[in-house]
Amino acid sequence: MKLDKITIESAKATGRRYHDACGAAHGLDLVGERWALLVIRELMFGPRRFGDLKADLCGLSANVLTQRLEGLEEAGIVRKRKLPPPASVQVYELTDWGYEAQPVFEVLGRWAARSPRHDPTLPISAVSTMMSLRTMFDAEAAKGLTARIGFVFGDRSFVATIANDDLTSERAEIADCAVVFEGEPSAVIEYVYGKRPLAEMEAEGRLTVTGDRALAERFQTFFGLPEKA
Amino acid sequence: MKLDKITIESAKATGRRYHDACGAAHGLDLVGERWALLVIRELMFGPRRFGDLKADLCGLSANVLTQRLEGLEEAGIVRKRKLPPPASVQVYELTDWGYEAQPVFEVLGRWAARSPRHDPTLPISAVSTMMSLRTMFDAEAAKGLTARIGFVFGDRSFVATIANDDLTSERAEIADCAVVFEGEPSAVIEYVYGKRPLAEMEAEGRLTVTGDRALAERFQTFFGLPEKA
DNA sequence: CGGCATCCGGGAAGATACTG
DNA sequence: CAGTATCTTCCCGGATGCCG
Repeated sequence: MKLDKITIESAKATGRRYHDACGAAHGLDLVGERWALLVIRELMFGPRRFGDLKADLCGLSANVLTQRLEGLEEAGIVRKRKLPPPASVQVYELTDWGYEAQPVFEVLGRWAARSPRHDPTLPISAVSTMMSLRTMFDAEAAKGLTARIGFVFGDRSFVATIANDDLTSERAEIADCAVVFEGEPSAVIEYVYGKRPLAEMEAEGRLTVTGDRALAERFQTFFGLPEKA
Repeated sequence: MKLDKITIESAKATGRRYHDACGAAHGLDLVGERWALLVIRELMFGPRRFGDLKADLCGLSANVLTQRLEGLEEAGIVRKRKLPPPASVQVYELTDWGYEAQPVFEVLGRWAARSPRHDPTLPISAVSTMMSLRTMFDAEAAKGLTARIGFVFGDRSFVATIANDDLTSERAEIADCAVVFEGEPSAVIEYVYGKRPLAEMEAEGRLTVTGDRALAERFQTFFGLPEKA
């Protein structure tokens, strides 16, 4: 009925951007809308389906997710792809440039972790958990160590590789891991950053550990939250 | 008529935050609101007055600036301070932790500069310009060089110091500088990134150079925008 | 003029329901 | 499961006006 399409188009054209040559300002033009950066976060470990994204981004409604994916695709950060048969399922994945946003999460996360208000006991997704390990890894504490460490969160698994005084991680099947942790993402967070005794968390049934127990016990010493500002 | 003040209060209490333990998500809780990060950017080189902030953040209205400053102050990022007499003027400045947000700008800026849509010809503030030099400095290109380089933008001046294969910069009076550039921030951007001949920009009256001319000519080789994704 | 409160219009975000 | 349609709420941005 109402032919307001013109105003909609013009609004999209001008699109509430910062008219600013500053790189950071343009970054906000790209990923500054609400939820946009967290959508990217959830894609940082590989392609995901619409429903998976929605499930892990608690509070994000379907229509907004649709808008963000459209916007990010238009910006060249996200790509829509159809998995080959027999899966034949639609997934969203980051472009190469999209994956290069990784340092943004590390730097922003490290800075924000010093916030007096930061509450590590809030819910956390599997991806965030793995990303947090990347961010907070203390090379000094694990100096010289080489090991693959597995994480099983329900039906998804990840492998962190410590080598050359560095930690890398990826979505992967558990294989050749010295230790495997299984449980909720929040349990790993609680163990690693809350410095809870491993036996205690196992007794509560929140975490299951298989493999090199000594390494599992040592694992939590490789990470530390920065002190509050 | 409608006494909806209660809902307003509760809205401020819950305040559209991501309920997420992820550091990056908390970062967005802190500085994810529109303009917040750019307000911080304008404070990265030292205290500023309300009107100065408003002037350099084109498109930001006074009421929103007030809201952002309040929010950032409450979050412990910004501090309100009264300059001692005879100035007796109110300024806003970053807390120590606020200044630690510097890497966020560098990383976000470096990433966003690769955006196909990034347009370096848009208007740019003095602070953004100096921050951009910090971000895009190529240590290899200036290897071994030691020099102080001055910038005069109207009534504000900055000094960049190149030493130990690193570039630092600060708001400061021009002193002991090998070269001084004077003009609009956009002129410096155009010279440095647009790789325009210095003589050409001087002829147009957009840039004035005093001091070591050879160094001034070489200066633009110390910086480069990354290639587009 | 600097700083802040208030009112208003438009548009983005959020919740829910609905469709293929 | 993967979105779309609709409605409401609230934030953003602009204008105005008050006060020191």
